[in-house]
Amino acid sequence: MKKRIANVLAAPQIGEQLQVAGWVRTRRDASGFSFIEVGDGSSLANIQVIADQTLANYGDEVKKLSVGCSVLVTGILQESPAKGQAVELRATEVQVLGWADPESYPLQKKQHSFEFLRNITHLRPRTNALGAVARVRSRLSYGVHTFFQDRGFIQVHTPIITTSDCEGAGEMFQVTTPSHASEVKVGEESGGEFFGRPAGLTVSGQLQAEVYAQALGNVYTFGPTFRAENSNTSRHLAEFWMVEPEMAFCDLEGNRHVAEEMLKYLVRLVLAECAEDLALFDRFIAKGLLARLQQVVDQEFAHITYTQAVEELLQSKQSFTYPVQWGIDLQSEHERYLTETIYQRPLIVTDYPAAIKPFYMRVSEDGRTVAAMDILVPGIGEIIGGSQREERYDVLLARMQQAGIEPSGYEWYLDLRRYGTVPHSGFGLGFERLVQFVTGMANIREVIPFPRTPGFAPC
RNA sequence: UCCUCGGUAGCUCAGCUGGUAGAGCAGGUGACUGUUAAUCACCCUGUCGGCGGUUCGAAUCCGUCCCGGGGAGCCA
Repeated sequence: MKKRIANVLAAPQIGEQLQVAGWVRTRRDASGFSFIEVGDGSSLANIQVIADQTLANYGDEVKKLSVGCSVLVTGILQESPAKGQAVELRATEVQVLGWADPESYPLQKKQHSFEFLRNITHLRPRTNALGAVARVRSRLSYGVHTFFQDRGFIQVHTPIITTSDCEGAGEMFQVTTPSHASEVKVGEESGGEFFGRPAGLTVSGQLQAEVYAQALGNVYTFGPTFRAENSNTSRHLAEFWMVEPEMAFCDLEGNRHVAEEMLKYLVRLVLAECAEDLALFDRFIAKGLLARLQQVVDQEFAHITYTQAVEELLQSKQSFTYPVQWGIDLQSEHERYLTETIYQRPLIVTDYPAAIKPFYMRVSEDGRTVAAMDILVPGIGEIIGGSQREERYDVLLARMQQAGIEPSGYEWYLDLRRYGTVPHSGFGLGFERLVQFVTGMANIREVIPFPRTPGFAPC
């Protein structure tokens, strides 16, 4: 019976005859037999196969197995007499499915730089670290759905191709066909476009999620998002995944609590279910990771307003490259100082100046701030950005005009305020930043299977 | 896009102020061994990122272009 290695190791049955299929991680020869470590991606741990010289293909094939070869092993599970593993598979048959020429196979039995691995995007999931990232990412993704589904949220598939720019969210990739290609920018009128008007890849599903929130109550969208920014950092991608809940009848306070609850839920989830992989990250990638994650689960997130943040930064007497003063947008150095030095835990900052935030955020009673929130975490900086949305038609229209946005392209959005408008809130979680936070991976290009950055999209 | 550091063997990197390229790992061969990134011995490996310049002589100095890392801006 063919089994996944994770299942075999989780509940070993001594004496069981079984089959495993996977890739050779290393081969060590002893006198009269060989040790072959086989991994199938189901877990970080591999299974040790004992291949005796009595196997029919021992000399011809088994002794020539090298890193990366694929094999189908049939054998009997037995207790291992040596340290390092509890059980091992004594092979009765080793079938080689695919060879991997050791002269040219790029992966070795050692740590490679992530920079090098990026150039072999198609082979890097076979490494311990990238395999672990993939498993954690998958578990987190599933967790996002269970978190919201368990709370009655309805998933909405917001469009990938859109004709409305979510203003302030960055540059859009243009979508067109060769015959329709033109110099026209998104938002301008055009006669011959495929969609009748210029279209682009979505930079956020928020505006469309708002549509469904104002019909179904609590909704969320979780999908790919695209930004045509020429930004080259360890925290940005041209294509990334975003989790965006949108909640009707919900103010900033409620929004904040859902966001904190969600982050804690997801961290708790991987601590419980990805322990083996997280232990690898804790040991080799980011020392102290497990303790840090446990703290996130145990502690209340700190919460201050933007105005308080500015005061704290001024009182810190710290010298910053960008001087602090009420009205400025908080810079990376400020955010990091707040969350890493002053609070040393996740920090929620709310009530930012209206002038530096997008038109859809709700203007507060003081008239100069909006009901916005950012969640900052140590090591990453901003991981969540959200707000209560402006539900008052007149105020929204005024804010659009102030921002220089032509309301005619947003009639559908304004309609939501004309007909049965309700207070509502939502936020966006950069999924890759969450994976970074949880795994401790320093570069965002390592936490998405196929990273897209300016000048880089190999397959 | 800006700042900064870098590009030398398949990988990781050394090569001081210019004198004609090296170590570990990987790979190959052999030995040894219930091994754990096994160990030991021997062997193989290079347009020193591209182009141009200075010089008797450039991996090394100068110019320029390309590519990458880190940081910044923007954001998630």
